[in-house]
Amino acid sequence: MPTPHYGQPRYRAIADELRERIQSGVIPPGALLPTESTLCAEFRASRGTIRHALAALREEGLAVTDHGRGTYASIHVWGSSGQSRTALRTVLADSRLAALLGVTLGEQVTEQETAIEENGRVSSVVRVYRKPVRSADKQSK
Amino acid sequence: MPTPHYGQPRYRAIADELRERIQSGVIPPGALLPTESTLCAEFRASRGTIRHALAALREEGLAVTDHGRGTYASIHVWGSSGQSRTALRTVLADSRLAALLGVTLGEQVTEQETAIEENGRVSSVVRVYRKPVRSADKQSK
DNA sequence: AGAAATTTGTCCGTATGTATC
DNA sequence: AGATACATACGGACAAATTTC
Repeated sequence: MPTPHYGQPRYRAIADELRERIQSGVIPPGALLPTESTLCAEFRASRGTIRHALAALREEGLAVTDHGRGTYASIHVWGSSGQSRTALRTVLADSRLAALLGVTLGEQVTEQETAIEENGRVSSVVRVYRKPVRSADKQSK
Repeated sequence: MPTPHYGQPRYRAIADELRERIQSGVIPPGALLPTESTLCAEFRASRGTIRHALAALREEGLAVTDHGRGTYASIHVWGSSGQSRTALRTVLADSRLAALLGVTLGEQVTEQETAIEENGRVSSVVRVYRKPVRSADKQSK
């Protein structure tokens, strides 16, 4: 059923949600957002509406889209003159990371740490762990 | 010429046709479906529409797609409460397999064996042979 | 081993028709 | 009537995985 728009339009609500994910680090800087069709499924919205939301994020500078590749979260600077420091390093997986990421204990994983600043003070630190890419993963390849 | 959708959408009609071919055995389990562009030509539909149809089949579990390779017809489980066990192993190609698969005699091929159960009894066994794909399979997601 | 061709994945822009505020 | 949104469909382009030469 076509969803009417009470108050706020859908595309704006979706943009708000995605903005929140980017700024909170749920979608870390440099990471790919879900594909358009995935977002269609998640938000149960049509492609036009999704694209409308993504366009809004691009205008804000929060996202960059590469033709044929996808939409990335950009490294965004929060606050007025707020700087965000991000560090990328390799750490050894603890037991929890190992279980969640599906690696063995002590295996190397990449840690991307982002310090989020608001009003000149670091309000939060986000650490994102992933299996190392570009070298040797791909589970079944 | 954007085709309006009076009545049934085209992607669904195409999915119906392909489903019929898989379930009837015209496209046997494990075989590759025609490529997307071939299907475009056959149904005179755009690639997006073809992919829409294929996505529907994937959701039904009737097809599995590999990036850069193609879309396979899955082992179909007949019956409503049919259970199936599948085993994957590597065997040596006999002369018939060699000729059909285009490998040399005695070359390794993967054999996917599925035992289809109905009412607690194995009603049939399906064996699917393919050229090895590099290692084990994957098909998560 | 490397280049080219295939094939799928994703995005772009546009278009038509329908439905609901 | 206009804005919003949905579902569908087209054709084109670039990206990435696989296969072939």
